[in-house]
Amino acid sequence: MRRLSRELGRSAMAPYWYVSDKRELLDLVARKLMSKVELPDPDSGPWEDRLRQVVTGIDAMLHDHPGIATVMLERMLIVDRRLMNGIMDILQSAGFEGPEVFLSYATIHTYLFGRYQVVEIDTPDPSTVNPSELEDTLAKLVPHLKNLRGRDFFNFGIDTIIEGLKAQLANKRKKRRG
Amino acid sequence: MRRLSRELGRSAMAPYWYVSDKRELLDLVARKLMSKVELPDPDSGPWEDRLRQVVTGIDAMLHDHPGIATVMLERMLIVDRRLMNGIMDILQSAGFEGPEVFLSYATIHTYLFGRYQVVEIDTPDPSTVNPSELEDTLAKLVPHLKNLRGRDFFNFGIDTIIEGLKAQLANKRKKRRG
DNA sequence: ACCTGAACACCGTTCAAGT
DNA sequence: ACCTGAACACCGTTCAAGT
Repeated sequence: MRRLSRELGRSAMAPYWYVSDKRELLDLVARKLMSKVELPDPDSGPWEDRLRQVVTGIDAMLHDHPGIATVMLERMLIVDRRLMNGIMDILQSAGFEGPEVFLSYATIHTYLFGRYQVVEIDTPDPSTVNPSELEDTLAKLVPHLKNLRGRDFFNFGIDTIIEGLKAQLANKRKKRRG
Repeated sequence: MRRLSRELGRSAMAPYWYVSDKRELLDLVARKLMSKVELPDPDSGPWEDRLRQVVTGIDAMLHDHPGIATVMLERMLIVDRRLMNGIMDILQSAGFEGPEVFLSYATIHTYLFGRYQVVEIDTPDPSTVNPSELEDTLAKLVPHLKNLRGRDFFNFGIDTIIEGLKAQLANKRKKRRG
C-alpha cells in the first residue's frame, strides 16, 4: 500500500479512500484478471481439449502477472466463481459426479497453484548447478535441463493430469461393471 | 526474527549471532525436517508404491509444519537434494529417461507445492458457502463437500498423477513400437 | 563467545483533521 | 469527495558497543 501510494505520488493513506484494506484491493485486481480468461463453448470439442484451453488461459494470465497468482487462486471461490464453475462443468461433462467433481477440480487447482511458487525449481539455471559438486542422480541429468522450457513443464504436467483423470474415469466404469 | 527473539526472551539481534539472516535459519529448519522423511528401499516394491510412500511422507511432514512448506519446496535443490534424488531414482526405475525425469519430477513437486497454499479451497467450510446465494454448478455440489476430508483430496490427487505418469510411459512405449 | 541498544528503512492500518 | 499527517505496532537488518 505504501509503495503503491508512493508510486502514485500520494500519501500513504490515499488508497484507503477507495478500498478498505489491502486484500480488497488485491481481490479487485484478481477479479479483473480472472474476467479476461475465456471459457470455451461447451460444444466446441472434447472435454480434455476444453479443459486444456481454460487451464492454459489461466496459466498464461498468471504468467503475465505472477504476483497475483497466490491471491487469485486463494480467492477464486470468494471473488469470482465463474472459472471454477466453468472447469467443474467440463469435469461433469467428462463423467465426474458429485464429490468426484471437487476431487478432480482440486487436483487441477492445486497443480496450477504450485506452478507459481516453483519457477526456479522447474527451471533451475543449469549454470547455477555445479555438476562437479553433484555425485547424484540429479547431476547426471542436469545436461538435459538446457533443452527444457517452462512450456514443456506445463504441457507435461497438464497432459499427465488429463491422462490421470481419464484413468480415474475408466476405473470408475470398470468398478460399475464389476 | 523479532518474534523469535521475543519468544526466547532475547534482544532482536540475538539470533544473528547463530545465523547470518532469516533465510539461513529457515534453510536449517527445512533441512532438519527433510531429513526425517524416509526414502523406501529400492527393492521394497513397485515404483508407484514407493513414489506414493515418499510423497505421503513429505505431505505428512508439511501437514505438521505447514509454515515451512514454501521454504522447503523452494529450497529443496539447494538445501538437501536427498529427497529430490530419491524421487528421481524412483521415476527412472519406472522407465522415465533423460529430460522426462525432470518433467515427471516437476509435476509431482508442483502438485505438492500447491497443496500448502490451498487449504481453504480444498476444504471450504460448507457453512461459509451460502448455497442460496449460488445458482451455479458449485452450489449443486456443495452438499457433497461435507463427506470429503483433506486426505481424500490428497489421495485422489496422487492417484491421478500416478495414473497419468503410467499413461505417459505407455504412450512412450507405443510411440517406440509405432 | 554471546548478546544488547540504537538506528534505518521498510510494512499495514487507525484516527482525526484538512480543503 | 478526496486526501494528508501523525502515530501505532509491527518487520529484517547494520553497526558499534558491552561483558
